[in-house]
Amino acid sequence: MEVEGSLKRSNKQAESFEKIGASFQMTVRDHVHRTMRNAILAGRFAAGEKVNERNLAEQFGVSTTPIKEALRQLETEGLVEALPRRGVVIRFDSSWAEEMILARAALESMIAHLAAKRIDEKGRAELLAVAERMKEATASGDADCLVELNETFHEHIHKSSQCGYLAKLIERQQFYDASIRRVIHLDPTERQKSLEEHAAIAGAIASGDADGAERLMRDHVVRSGETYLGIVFGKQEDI
Amino acid sequence: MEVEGSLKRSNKQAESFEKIGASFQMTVRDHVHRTMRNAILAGRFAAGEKVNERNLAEQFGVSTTPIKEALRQLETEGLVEALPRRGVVIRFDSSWAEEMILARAALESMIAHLAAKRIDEKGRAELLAVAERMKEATASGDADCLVELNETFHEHIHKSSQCGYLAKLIERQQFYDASIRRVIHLDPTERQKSLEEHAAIAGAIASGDADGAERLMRDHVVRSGETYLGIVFGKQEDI
DNA sequence: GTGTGAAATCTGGTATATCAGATTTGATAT
DNA sequence: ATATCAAATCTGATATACCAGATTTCACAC
Repeated sequence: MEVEGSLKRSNKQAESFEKIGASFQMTVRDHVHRTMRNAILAGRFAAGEKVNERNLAEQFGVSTTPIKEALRQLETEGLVEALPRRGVVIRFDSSWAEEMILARAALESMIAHLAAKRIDEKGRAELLAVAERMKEATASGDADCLVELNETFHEHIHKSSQCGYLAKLIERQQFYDASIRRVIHLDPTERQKSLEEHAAIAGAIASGDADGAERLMRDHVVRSGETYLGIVFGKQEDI
Repeated sequence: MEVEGSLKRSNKQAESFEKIGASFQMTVRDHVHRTMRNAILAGRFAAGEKVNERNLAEQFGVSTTPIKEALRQLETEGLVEALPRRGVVIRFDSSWAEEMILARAALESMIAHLAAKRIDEKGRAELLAVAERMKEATASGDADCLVELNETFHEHIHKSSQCGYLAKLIERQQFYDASIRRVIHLDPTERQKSLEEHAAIAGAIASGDADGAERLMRDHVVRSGETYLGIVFGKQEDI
């Protein structure tokens, strides 16, 4: 048992530089985890392919210990499956990606619903401000800016929902990275569509329309997800 | 690259006993993971409490290696948080539990929606049969049987949805164990309520009413989840 | 040629050792 | 008494060693 935010500080510059390194410094296992995750999601492993711990350790130039830990994380994320005493195999293909999109849609719509119920004045103003900036970025066609604003937009909704667990869970359902997101934001049609959806979502949340926000968010995630699927896997499917 | 289900078998009794042990045999890390998970969900650790790898290893009478792996799994599940180079702390309290219920509601309703769209004749018949058996078990008041049927019911829906990733994800959002489930099924009022909801869900899915199934499932998970919350944390909250 | 089974090999699971960052302690100066 | 800083200590992160289950190899019997 221990208190979380023990406030006894004798250092002078306590407030200014509060324990920065803590969450930024990288450990080998996190590097391996991140790298492997990206590789799997980028399709650089075949579904069903076996991965060998010693090989990976050699490739990364590290021991098997951090490899094992990274594999446990990937296993819990559902990207690989561990067969006891027989190793781990890759579990990712287009249908898995589809389901990740559906999971994200379900969770983001739930969190949007809660955000609409729980948002306060400050959050409302900020969210609408982000939506406004998106409008400008869309007009000017700044793809990089849009990618960043997109993240900010969803982060604001997560914060407004006051949900920690759900927000964390949603993070794990993302299978396309910034570079892919950038590509899609280069298409004017998609940009416009995305803008309209974001505006509608922001409006619904700001006005406290929980059910509307939920529905709009779900449709937005599914639709944009399908667009990504089409790019990443080169096919278009309806769900 | 390797083929998944290589069919070359020369052994005679191939079909009869297909690799039973594989997924049943327990490794130390899984035992630790399961035990720790149950302990955390049962509230046997305070939120924010630090856990020490060496202590755990000693308590379990094992080395730190499987402990580390189990902690990585718990971390990915969101039940503990790893502070790089500073250890892991417990992340579970009633609000975390609430969010787990909401996550499950979001995911189960999504999967119910898909099940309604994708279920076939065989699945339809089986699902309705399970619902029928629940009716009988409810009448006879067999709590153990109800707990089991409850699981079977949801499993059938998962199977009908043809979703693998979503089904796995849902499993991780369960924070009450069989013993607690049993307690709740002893209450006649809850039993009746639960029966009605299950029947309605089965009906909606069987008749292909995707939106209805989705809504009914969501409400069912949230409502029954709140009942569990009340038991486990001794309070009743609306969401 | 085919099925059998034991030996060799591979590979994941576990234990132990070592390293380094983080925390605590305590002596010292103000 | 309090702030400072370095030594001692703690503990997570990594590396290495070893064991046992799983797979493969291959000689042998039918």
